[in-house]
Amino acid sequence: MTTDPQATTSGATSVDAAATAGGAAGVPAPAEQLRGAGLRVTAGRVAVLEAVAGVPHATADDVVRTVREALGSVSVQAVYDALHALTEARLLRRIEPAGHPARYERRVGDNHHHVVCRSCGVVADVDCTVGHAPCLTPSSDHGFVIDLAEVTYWGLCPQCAAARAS
Amino acid sequence: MTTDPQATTSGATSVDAAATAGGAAGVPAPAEQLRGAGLRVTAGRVAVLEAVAGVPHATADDVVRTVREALGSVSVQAVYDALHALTEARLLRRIEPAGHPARYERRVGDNHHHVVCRSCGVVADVDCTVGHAPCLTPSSDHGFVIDLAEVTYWGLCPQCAAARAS
DNA sequence: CCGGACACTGGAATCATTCCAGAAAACCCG
DNA sequence: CGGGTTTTCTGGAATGATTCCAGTGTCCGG
Repeated sequence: MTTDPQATTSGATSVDAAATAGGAAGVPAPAEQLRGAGLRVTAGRVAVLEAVAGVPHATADDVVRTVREALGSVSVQAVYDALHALTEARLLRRIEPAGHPARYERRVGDNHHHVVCRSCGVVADVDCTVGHAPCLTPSSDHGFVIDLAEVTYWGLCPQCAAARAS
Repeated sequence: MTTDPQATTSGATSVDAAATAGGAAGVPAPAEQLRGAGLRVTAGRVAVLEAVAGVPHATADDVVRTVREALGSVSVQAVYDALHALTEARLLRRIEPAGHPARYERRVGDNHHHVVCRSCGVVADVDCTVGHAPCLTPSSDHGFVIDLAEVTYWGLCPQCAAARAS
């Protein structure tokens, strides 16, 4: 069973279809992105990229499941490997909320932050409207060479808050 | 060789002895704190509290080792249990830097933040001088009920930065 | 000083993630 | 279009921090 279902020639496969359908204006097609980042284009990586695009703040497990639906089968390591490579290449951003498995998102380059639900672990984006990242310059840095300031908001998502209120 | 570096007064059941010796100004004696929080006073808990006081941003493992030096032997679970209870009672604060084991600190109640070294994982405190925690009120909260905003700075500690520069 | 609640022990289990070695692709080159 | 090399994928086992469990021991109110 080495027949490859994703014909290489025709771009009519979900790859480009998603670029139009997924309608993420501005975000180029997966294959393009991979190539542009100097990474090899493999079915797995494309599928991982699409999975993260389709499931906003996907966990590695979400990605594994989504990719399996798309390709039939993938090893867990292939997914971790792809996620790692894509994160390294700045095509994905990794979020690691304490106590919850890591999540990945496609929004990269801007310094936005996240709200994490203490109960179910769901994550949502938060744009830091306070102009120029005020917290980015701590008073005393203890000699540390700081390269990133991340802000995480903790609380309850609408669902969990409602469930708790009743 | 179990010579205690922080020579407490005498062999008197370190519990109360430490209250005087360890005596960090402002912070009440361990036993007092426990009682005040409605927790039972046990040798283990007192030792855990002192361990965290002695090792600024101690990991659970640090605490286990320190407590074993003080008491002779403790089960790992007793330590985790104590850390959990103390954190619950707000006598300790837990810090969980992504990718590194959790750390505990005694500074509670004020909203200060942390710098984490990407290389060795060491943590240092950072007081948010930007007055009134500007990031605390995100623009859109997506309906989340937010109860805490934490800021984490990532970078390299002086040692690791120096090691890398050479 | 007694009893019931709570804490501790030791061992096994969990979960996300990583390591490993071999097989299978993907790309560069002619 | 067909090697050859490099990178990626597979499957299985390992890691490391933390938690679960059942039984035993300890603390503290009366």
